[in-house]
Amino acid sequence: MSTKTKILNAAEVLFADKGFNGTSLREITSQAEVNLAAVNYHFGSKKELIKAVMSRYMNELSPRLESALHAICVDEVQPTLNEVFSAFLEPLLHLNTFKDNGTSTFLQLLGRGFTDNQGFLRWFLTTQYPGVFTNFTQAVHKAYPELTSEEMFWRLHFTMGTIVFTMSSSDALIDIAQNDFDREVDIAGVIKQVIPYVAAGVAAPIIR
Amino acid sequence: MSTKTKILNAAEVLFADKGFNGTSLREITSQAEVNLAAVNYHFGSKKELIKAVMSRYMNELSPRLESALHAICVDEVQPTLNEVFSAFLEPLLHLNTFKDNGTSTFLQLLGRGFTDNQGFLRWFLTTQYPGVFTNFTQAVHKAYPELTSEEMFWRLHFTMGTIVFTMSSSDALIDIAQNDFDREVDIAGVIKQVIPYVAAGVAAPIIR
DNA sequence: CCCTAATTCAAACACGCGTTTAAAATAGCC
DNA sequence: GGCTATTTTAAACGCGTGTTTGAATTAGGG
Repeated sequence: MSTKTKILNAAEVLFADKGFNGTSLREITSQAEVNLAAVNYHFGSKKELIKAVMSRYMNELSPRLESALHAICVDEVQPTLNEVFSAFLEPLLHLNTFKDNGTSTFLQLLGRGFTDNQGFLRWFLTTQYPGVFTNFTQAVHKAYPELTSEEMFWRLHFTMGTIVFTMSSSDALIDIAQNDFDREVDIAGVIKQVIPYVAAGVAAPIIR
Repeated sequence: MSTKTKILNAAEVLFADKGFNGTSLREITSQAEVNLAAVNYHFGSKKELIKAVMSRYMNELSPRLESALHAICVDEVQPTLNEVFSAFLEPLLHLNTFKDNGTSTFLQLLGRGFTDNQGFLRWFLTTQYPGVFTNFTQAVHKAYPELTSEEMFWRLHFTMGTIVFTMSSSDALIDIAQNDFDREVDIAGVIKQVIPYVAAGVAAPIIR
């Protein structure tokens, strides 16, 4: 395995677990068993490494996600919000075949990206992968055309918050749930629980 | 104003804005116009300062919140979930009379507390203020008794995520919303938008 | 007023951080 | 095999961090 790949693999796990600011290059390089200077040699800086970690996942996810959402948009029948959010399921779970725990790791990274670093990753993602956002917005609009764009703006951010926050602490939550309720819980189970929740939230009656 | 209070006032604003890890004691003390060593003299350590900042808000909030939720629990009629979540409104907005921008600051701090520091603040809050959680859980159970405790566990964490994530980036979101939709938005408006969302999410039909 | 306790202050400490350097090792091509 | 370009390595750099120190200053009660 190349040094670059070893660094990316070690970095994504540590970033997901402890955040971008909370993870040092020394932790990453010693976990990856490469020299400290290798990060700056191969990636230029820590910030560029963060982008590279996210891009590796986004490049795998975004085509599948865009096409799933696009399919809903061009379909003749009106979709339900449950169907719109369920469109995320296959692309997200596909990350598990791409990497062990890929789905969980990616969602945790996404959560970190929105809270760490005063949100520079939010900018990076929205500018580098705008297709995901526009297709998603269109699909939601098709499912629930009465929502004004402002109401949709807030509800989509509420939804993002639900997903991203839950996933950034999903390991701890899954641990608690397994102890308290004495049964196996995995990331796919959590996603399946969250879909009806966010779908109902977005579908909530409008108060004007 | 006492040195302790000057430190607390400066710290809460910086913590809310840049996170606990992202704020240095030197920033805090220069903002508060006190000596650097004053933090360790008055609070012992940075970690204790963080706890003190959170406690000042929680001591103001938790009695009002507990009694509002308790009132719902002892009332004879079954509450709606909207009523349960609306019980948060008055106690939260009361923080605005307690301090300028108190509501917004507190909710941002809460958001930081769950994502920074591998969640030691989550432990601090749940152990120091358990009454809020138990009363809340009881009120939700009364409004929606069909939910099993496991389903409730997840939906309450989804709700927490919605609130906490939205509020921890509420300043940025409010800026975007004001530009895009050309109208004034404040924290109370966001809270009123989020209540029907989370109420509908928790009330979502159960998939078994 | 004076003495003691509480507080403030400037300075330094030890440490971890991201980054840079320049030499050593390795790889790949002619 | 020899030469060049790429990669790896150990060491150091400069900086910012939380914390500690001990002296200077300020309050406050007898």
